[in-house]
Amino acid sequence: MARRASAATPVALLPTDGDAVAVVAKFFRALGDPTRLRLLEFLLHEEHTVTECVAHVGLAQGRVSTHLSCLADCGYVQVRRSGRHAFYRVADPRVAQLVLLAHALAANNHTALCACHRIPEPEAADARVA
Amino acid sequence: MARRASAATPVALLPTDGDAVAVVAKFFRALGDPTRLRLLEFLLHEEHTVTECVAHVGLAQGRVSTHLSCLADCGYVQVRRSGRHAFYRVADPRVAQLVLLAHALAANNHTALCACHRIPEPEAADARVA
DNA sequence: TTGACCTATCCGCTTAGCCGGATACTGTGA
DNA sequence: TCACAGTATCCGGCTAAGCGGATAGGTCAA
Repeated sequence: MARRASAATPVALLPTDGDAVAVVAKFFRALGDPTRLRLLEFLLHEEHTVTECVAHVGLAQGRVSTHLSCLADCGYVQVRRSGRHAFYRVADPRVAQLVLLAHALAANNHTALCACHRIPEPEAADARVA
Repeated sequence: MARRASAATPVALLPTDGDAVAVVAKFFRALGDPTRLRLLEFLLHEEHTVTECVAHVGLAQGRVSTHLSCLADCGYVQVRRSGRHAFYRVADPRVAQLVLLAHALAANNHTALCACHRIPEPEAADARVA
């Protein structure tokens, strides 16, 4: 390890290199779910209640609540509680930057079929017998 | 599935917002696996063969090869073939930018426990009976 | 030509993690 | 106080996706 030492990363506050990879992977995974990503983008511009988020993504309320809690745990969004309402919004402007960057990269490779049908390769003929 | 029909779009800017979310989520998911992220960071600085990557991550050769193919499909890395060797490396400088940004955000929330133990809540004491 | 090496793909197996529905908890208004 | 709205958590079920091992295909050296 320790090859990162000379990388001149301005950011390097990472405790242990190996650990950081695991943590960052979890961060990416949090955005790897379409529902959570949709919620995050919904909360980029302004704060919304859980109910509003439920209406936006069209899933069960409990599920949406859990997704929002997950995003909050990861530090992507912030919660503000007022009465029986919970208002979620994106806390850090770098989140928007991250999402925009990913959009740009994804747009470039949109034709390239993108992700991981290589990994499981389930379809191709889909003889789903059910 | 069948929304692949939009593949004829100029690709530059997000075709449909809903579709873009799914694509971007897949992109994030590709980086959401610790093994792939470790490989990607390994390939940020210089190109490496599959065998070198296998040594780096310590997993089965076939698995590593598949992960690399996945990263290549997603456009994160580029392949250069020479003889019986395949050299992988990061193609787009924005990839490094994306990873650095995520590291910075993850470092900030590193203490916040991060990802999704809210979602499945598996561990806590690891009473894996095997 | 033959054998060793490198890489890619296929095959079950196993786990992570998303989903809906039910339910508990809390705060507000009547 | 009661009824209800808003939110969070729990539960069983199901699919996605990672893993190792086996194997196939192609390339170089002797």
